[in-house]
Amino acid sequence: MNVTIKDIAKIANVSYSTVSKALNNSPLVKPTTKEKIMTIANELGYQPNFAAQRLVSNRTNIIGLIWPTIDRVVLSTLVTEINKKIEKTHYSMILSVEPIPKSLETFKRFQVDGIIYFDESFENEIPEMDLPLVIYGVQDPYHVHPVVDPNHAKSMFLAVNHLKNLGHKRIAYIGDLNTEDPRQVNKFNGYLKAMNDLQLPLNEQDHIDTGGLNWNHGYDGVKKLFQSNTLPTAIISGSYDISEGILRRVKEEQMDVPNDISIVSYDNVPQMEKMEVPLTSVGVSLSYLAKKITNKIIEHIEKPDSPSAKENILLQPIITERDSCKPLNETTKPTF
Amino acid sequence: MNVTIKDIAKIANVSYSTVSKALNNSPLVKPTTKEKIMTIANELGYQPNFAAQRLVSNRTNIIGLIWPTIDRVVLSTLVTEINKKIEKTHYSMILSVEPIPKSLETFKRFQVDGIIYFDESFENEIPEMDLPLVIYGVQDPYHVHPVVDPNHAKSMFLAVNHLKNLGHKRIAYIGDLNTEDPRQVNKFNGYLKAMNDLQLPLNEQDHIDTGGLNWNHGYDGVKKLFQSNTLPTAIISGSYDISEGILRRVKEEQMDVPNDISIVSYDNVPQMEKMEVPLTSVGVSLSYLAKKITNKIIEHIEKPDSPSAKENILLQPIITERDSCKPLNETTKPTF
DNA sequence: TTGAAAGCGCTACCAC
DNA sequence: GTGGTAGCGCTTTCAA
Repeated sequence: MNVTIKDIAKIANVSYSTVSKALNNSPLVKPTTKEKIMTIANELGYQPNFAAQRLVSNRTNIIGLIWPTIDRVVLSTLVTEINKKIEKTHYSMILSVEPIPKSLETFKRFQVDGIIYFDESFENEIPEMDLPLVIYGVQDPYHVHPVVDPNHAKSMFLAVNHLKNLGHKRIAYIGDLNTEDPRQVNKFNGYLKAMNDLQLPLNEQDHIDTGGLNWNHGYDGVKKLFQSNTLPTAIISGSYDISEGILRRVKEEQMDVPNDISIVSYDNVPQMEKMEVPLTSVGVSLSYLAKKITNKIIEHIEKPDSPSAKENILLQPIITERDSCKPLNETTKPTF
Repeated sequence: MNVTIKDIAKIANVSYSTVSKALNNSPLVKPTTKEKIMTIANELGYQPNFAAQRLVSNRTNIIGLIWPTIDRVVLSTLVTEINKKIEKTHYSMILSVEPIPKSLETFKRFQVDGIIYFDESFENEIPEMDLPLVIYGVQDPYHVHPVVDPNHAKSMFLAVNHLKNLGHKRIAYIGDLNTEDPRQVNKFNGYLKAMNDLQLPLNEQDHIDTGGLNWNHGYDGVKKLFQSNTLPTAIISGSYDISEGILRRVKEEQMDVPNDISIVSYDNVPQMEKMEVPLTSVGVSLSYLAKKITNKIIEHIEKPDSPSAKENILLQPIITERDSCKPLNETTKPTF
């Protein structure tokens, strides 16, 4: 049988309610008794009964995260990062890999205190609920839950601006231009707007629709791009995986990054460092993103009536410079 | 406030213990009352309080799965599959993305009934515990917990045998020959043994160590393989991701699958169907594997004293034929 | 500063 | 068949 507070009480020769208080670090208990109780609890290897705590407090201290169906490096890294942040609080995190409605049901059953949901499309509008819920995705007037938005447009501005400062003018975009996914739409529109705002030329043939987000889509994207007679001097890539393919294909085309062509990738993840050519990337730092998401859901749980609890958050992306960009000088011309 | 059995009891005009029995489908309740109670419960949207159930029954009906840190399509598909199986029982599944010791701790806190652990290396030997635990990995005398083993050697035999029956003699192996990972070792040794048993010639230069399990490792593996003067007529690939790279590179070498070269891949996953060339693959069917793992852990939980509960299971892999293999006839010679 | 006791929602046992 | 009730382990008043 497991150790309970009653066992501890018996040994410490106090009532079990005192033990409970001591264990919860209540100021109502004399420091000496508190210490005595703590010691005994440790010796006995006491572990509080979670179910009992939940039953009486009506709170679980669990945050549920609905795991996106798609497996992509960036997301799994983000989940790990969020988990780290949550561990630092008094909450725990559990994952559900079921589809949204099922996940919601499971989490209700578990009586989680709050839910984090990675929104990957407009398809699954989540109805208003009694449970605090935070969406990681794109802001949208239809969402009834607060959204943490990575601000794709701003990221793209940073990317374009960085390249412009290096002297680049023809900057291509390779990404999934599929209009179903608001994140992809935002990235591309952000790129277009930045190019426009910064008065850079827009060329139809420099906008490559990969039709997907995997490495092979990036690979094929470069092929398509390189069919032009003249080449851009820089590429902005829509995602980590796409960049993998871009890098691979560019190399096969006997071109060097960054000497022949500069690349900035979306998805500011540490993995960029380990690529064949460490890529300069834009996006919200994963750690910052994880922190914001975590704070948001906890605020939502603990201060549901605070006005800011329901506000959306538009994050501040940053650019992380690595080895994939080079100033454009007149002597460096792309080869064919 | 949530609906409790007391609320239902009041409306149904019975005692709340009767309600409890009815809700648990006890034969001790008259069908008519049972039905009445059920109806009321539904109308009120009654949801049993999980914590209370757990508290009194001392069981959680939760199975914890320690999610491997590495993100690979096959594993995430397997997790999804296991989840499906578990959903069909009265258990639920939660995932932990923390490192082993932390995960174990979390799961103990949750008082899960059992744990599934994906073993990816020999590094983390799990100590004997009070909790039922099942390992998915390679059998090994050091494991103190039952293991579900996909039987890599048998898979490789199926692959080699299939190719032999099609007339192939020179069959290359591209995979991670890293000796740290018992699964990779088993695959390669299985291949060697099968080649030997089936009296096929073994060529050093046909054994490609990719040094990793990602697509690019397969890609580079083919490059290395094709440096030989003469080429094999078939390739066995060590994993799904490796196959992606193999396919890509083979195509770039202007060779056609299966006309110029046949491929059999390890990892019998549905995704093989959707590849550029649907790959014939060997391995345990994911659904079967998921079922076995699920059954094993549940058996372990519910009949801990049954002699079979602690037995390892060596699974039966199968070959799934798709479009990547062709009989070898004398006129078809690999090009250079 | 400590203890007694109520009660969270439920299951299981025993009595009727 | 049904109802009464103890008790799972804990937190939280309230009283001492």
